Amino acid sequence: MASNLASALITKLTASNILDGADVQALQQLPIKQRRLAAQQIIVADGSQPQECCLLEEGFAFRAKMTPDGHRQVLSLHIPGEIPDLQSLHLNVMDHDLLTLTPCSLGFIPHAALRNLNRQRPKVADALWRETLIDAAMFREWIVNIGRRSATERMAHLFVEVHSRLRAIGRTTDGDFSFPITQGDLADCLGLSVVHVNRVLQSFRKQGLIRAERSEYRIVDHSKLQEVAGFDPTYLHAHPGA
Amino acid sequence: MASNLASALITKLTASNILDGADVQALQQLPIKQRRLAAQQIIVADGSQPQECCLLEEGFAFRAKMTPDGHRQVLSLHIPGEIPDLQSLHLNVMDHDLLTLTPCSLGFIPHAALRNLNRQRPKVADALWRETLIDAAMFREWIVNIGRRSATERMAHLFVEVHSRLRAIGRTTDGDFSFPITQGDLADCLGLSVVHVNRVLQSFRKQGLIRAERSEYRIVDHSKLQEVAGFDPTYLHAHPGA
DNA sequence: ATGTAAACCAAACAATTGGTATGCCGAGGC
DNA sequence: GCCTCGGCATACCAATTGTTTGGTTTACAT
Repeated sequence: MASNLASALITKLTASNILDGADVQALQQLPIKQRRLAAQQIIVADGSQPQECCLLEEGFAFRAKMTPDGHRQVLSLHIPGEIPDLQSLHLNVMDHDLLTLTPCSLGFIPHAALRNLNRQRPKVADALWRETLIDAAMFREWIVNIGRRSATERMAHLFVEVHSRLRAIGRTTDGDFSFPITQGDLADCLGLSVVHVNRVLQSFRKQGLIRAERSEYRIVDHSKLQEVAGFDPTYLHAHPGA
Repeated sequence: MASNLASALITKLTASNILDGADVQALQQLPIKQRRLAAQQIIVADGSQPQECCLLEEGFAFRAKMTPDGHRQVLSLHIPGEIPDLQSLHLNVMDHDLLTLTPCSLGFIPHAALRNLNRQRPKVADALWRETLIDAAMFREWIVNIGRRSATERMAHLFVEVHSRLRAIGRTTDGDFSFPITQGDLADCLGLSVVHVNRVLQSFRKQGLIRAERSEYRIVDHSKLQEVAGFDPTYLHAHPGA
């Protein structure tokens, strides 16, 4: 079981980093404890001081932060292969929550093991550092999305981003992918109200851009959606060199 | 001259990281080229592939990103002691611009020197990694600010954050600090229009929260502003341990 | 089968925020 | 000295988005 978990991580890291055999071997020997969680459960809570990092093997997760007056803002969405709280390795206190969006299979890796690995295998350390930097790049785009795009553009951008990331890990079938999220959670992603999310979704459907049954969304007209979004994938830093 | 530059960096890193004498010494020996730039100049351009990192010695800088339709969103503000493009060490292509806000004195450190340093002094590497993680934490708060706070709250939050960060490096005198920024740039920080920024500023002045002459802002009623902002400094991760 | 809760949909209305136009003032160039 | 330009202020109007409310469907438990 731990080997499945490790391989998700290795796939992820080798996709956008250059690692050698010894690096991969070291990754395979990481002690990973598996745990399953239902949807909408807290994985790591704001204010806590985690001693391990969480590897997402299966399912969707997200990070979110509450304002003092009780509003929620989603900060990022996470898909299989990612380590959504890698920052806790060097930032002792969580400044936000990490939650499951759907039922998830998770792997937990002790900080001590990761720190040791980083000392032994500098290239792995660099790869992990790089992952946190890509994380930050995605935050930057998220800022632009909320700050300077209209509700329509915002939503289009979110769909295109998720599709693009899922495709990179082979979880799409042609233009189609499944993305199970509630309209309320979408609103918290986009800094909008639920009603307005609904409005925009209706208009997308009328224009034949997406299909949606219950909380499963599918892109129909991908190129059009991409155009609406003004999507430029540079910020995903999908490719290692150059 | 280079020693002044290095000391700004050392002050910054030792403030929130535990480094020993050899680490500090290694930092002091970094080759740093100084350069001065006028206000509103591009330091590192979107799309470029920098071979050095930029240390801000004096002045204000900011990072910004354009949307395809020409709108600008500011992603972060930077104050002396910070390395605003440290991410370029592992992310080869810039996904945004780095610019001077005011006239700046900058130090440039070759990537090669930093990479070498990271291999020799793992604790320095961790400290630098940590800086990029704090960066990301600030992006997260920026997202919350734009996504879930009203224009008034947003602006209050920005002022309180900048004040708090300037105080940490000893650049405030009691409640007072100077923050030279144009209303247009403020708008790009907050995801608002210039007119609305002006409205909010007027109301802040009427309420005696801030003073502003030309593009120099000063906080008058700090505690009130902090309350309006709903400010919680956790995300700044100002303290090393725990 | 029935009840309940959550998600979704829809309409009317309200509020915040954006756009455009205009005038003023101070800084700097000639 | 004068001109131009950028930044600031203000007014008016428009548009986007939020709020409130209520109704419908779906899922699931009893």
